[in-house]
Amino acid sequence: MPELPEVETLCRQLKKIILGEVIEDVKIMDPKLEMIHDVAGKCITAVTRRGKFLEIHIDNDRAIVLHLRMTGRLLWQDGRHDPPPHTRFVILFAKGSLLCIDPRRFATVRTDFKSLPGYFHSGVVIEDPLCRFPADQLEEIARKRKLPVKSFLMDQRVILGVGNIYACEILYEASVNPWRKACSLSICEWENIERATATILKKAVACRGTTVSDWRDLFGRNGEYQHELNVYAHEGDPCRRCPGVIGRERLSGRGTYFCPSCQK
DNA sequence: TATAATGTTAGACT
DNA sequence: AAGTCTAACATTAT
Repeated sequence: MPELPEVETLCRQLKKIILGEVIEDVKIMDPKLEMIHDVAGKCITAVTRRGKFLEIHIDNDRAIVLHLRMTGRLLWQDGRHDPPPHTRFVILFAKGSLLCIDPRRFATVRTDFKSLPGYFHSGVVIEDPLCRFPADQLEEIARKRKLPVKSFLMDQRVILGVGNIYACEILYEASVNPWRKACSLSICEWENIERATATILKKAVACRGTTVSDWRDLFGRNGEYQHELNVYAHEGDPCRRCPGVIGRERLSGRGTYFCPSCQK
């Protein structure tokens, strides 16, 4: 479910609530996730994000690091309530509880996060796409990659945090067809992609993410960026800038929305 | 009942 | 050897 803007939303909301608070206890309901060790009594020293990973720091060199994958959610509850269905673990504080809810059970958590799958990718090109970056860095790496540009953008060793929804939106904004080989784009096209990436991700953060089905923020509220989507979940709608119609096709297993007439 | 879902990876294939 | 593709993970909703 969550891509960079959704995880950033949780990060910002969580920071305001749990920074400086002490963990009273942790309850783990899913035996798959028994990877949180020795955190009771620890104080939260920072909450940060790296790509789609959320990092809850508990010591100078320790953190609870989680990845929500497809359907993971975090929910803050004041006081004590019954956990909703599919609650996988709960972190208890004096003033409330932080719940992780995940129907599909793909989410992963670790305190010894060096063993967390995907966490230490080597050779990440763009660490933080919320900041502007030189497009020629992308062009240089892409020059030797023959895979579709959409797969390239979603590769977590290239730009940290871009997933399926925002990759579709970025390529529409930049008027680039998702099936184009990464090595075939001009520097001008990479500049357009770079600009679209920063604009779209920043706006999506300001909107607290995109709710098309599962996504809810820390307080259970919908995001607002779904009202700004141009192509994702818009199959059959008229294109907003040409006479074309938005189509949906499968690209390496993922639903890919695009305008076949103006994305060249 | 069949299909698709906002992510990632191990292993197969080229 | 390195780059790319596919199935699998587990479950719900349409």
